[in-house]
Amino acid sequence: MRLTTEGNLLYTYIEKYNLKDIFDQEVIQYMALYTLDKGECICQSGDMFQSMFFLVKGKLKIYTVQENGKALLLRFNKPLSIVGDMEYLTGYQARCNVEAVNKCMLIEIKYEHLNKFSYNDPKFLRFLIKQICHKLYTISNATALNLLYPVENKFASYLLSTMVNEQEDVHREELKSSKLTEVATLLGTSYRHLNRVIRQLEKEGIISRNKGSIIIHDINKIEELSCGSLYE
Amino acid sequence: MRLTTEGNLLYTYIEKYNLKDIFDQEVIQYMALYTLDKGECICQSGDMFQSMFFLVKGKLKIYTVQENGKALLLRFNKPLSIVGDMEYLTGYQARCNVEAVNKCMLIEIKYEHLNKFSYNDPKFLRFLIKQICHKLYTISNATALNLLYPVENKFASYLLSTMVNEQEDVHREELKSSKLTEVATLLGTSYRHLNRVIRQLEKEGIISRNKGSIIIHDINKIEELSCGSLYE
DNA sequence: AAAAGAAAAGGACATATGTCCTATTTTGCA
DNA sequence: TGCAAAATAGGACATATGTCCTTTTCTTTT
Repeated sequence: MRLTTEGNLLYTYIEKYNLKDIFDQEVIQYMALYTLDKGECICQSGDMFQSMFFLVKGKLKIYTVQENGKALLLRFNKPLSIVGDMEYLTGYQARCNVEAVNKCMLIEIKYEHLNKFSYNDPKFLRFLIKQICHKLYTISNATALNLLYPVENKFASYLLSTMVNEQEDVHREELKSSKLTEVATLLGTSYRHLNRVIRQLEKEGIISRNKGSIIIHDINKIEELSCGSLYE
Repeated sequence: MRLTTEGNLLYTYIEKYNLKDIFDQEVIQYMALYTLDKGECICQSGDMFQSMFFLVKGKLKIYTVQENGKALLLRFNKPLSIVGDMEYLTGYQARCNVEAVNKCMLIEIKYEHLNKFSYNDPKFLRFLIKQICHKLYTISNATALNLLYPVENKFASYLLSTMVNEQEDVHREELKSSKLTEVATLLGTSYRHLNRVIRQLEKEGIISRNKGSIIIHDINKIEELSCGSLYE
């Protein structure tokens, strides 16, 4: 992760995401812009954060690695999302690995500066609450889905989450991923099994595969299979 | 759910849980104490909350009901925990059913009063963040565990979470439940299968059953099986 | 364009878990 | 105290999912 000072890029992002609505000028002056290359990590499970990061460009993969070596992709983050929000007020260690899926840009704010200028700022605190609630909301949904439905339903739900119009809403696309190996990991299953499930859906004429991309033929059936529970 | 006005019970609870550290007197005067009998519900999925509730006595069961009729117990709440925190600032609908496991007492604060007196109060907002973070932390942990490990490991983890000393920490006991049918639901499995897993552990001499209660003989083995990931 | 590496497809078989039953035991309530 | 309901225990069988392979197809790099 390297400091990026080129031009007014930092201020461009601050404007783009209205960070002035959340932070006073005294905090903004301490912000720094960092670039993270594909595959680089912000943190690993167990790390103690010293800073909060705002993702302003690129995509981050949030996953846990368990003691048995298995990984589980919890979600993808796209701008604007926060890394290190939960850890800020609780002092918890990082629980996940956070890795850049492609080239990312992040605005860093040191906890030390937040403590000085934003610790008592209601608009900042309310912003944090909303962000954390969104994470809680998403993961609660996904947990129930993951536990109670077979992969077929999860995959249908995943399809619905990722096939929506990209412009609509930042959150709508968080779980999107193109490679089926990655999708399998995300759904907590093996590639082998996901493949089996997809073949079955194909056999039933609901979807078809074309050079790695998936085409939905029967969106109603997919909606039915997703049981109204999406990853969103 | 019925209003309870007996004596100074409300003020006793306010003292007991140091609510004066979080709320100013002007909010406290609007608080009301409610009693919830066993089996009664505070809310169902889809409800819109008008109030925030602080559980000060008893145990609440938090579960979701999916469209296929299956239920999933997400957690148990014991004092002091909050219902309606997440919904307050986001305006989300309730996502879970919340039901009294035994007789409960709850302090109600209407959103309308929070809006007037606490909306800009940093100590209240920080308190909310910590509560919500704790929920997020717990459920993230449980999600990974649920998805990546077979029931044997989940059950071991569950045992460790519930067998600890009851006095130590409020959060430590949140997932406790005695009936195996309920445990099965909590773990997202069938009673039949849980039974099978328990018998296996019994056969290996790790635990034994005695009239519905379970005795751990080899705590080290249980800790090993739980893979360091607890429901806490 | 050729070579190397990643991703995809799917066979064979093992394991985890669910569903449906039927007894037996325990518990709560009249 | 006795009955009804709930909880426990477990057999039999079906389904969901995982592991290990091999082959084929697509991508990327040289």
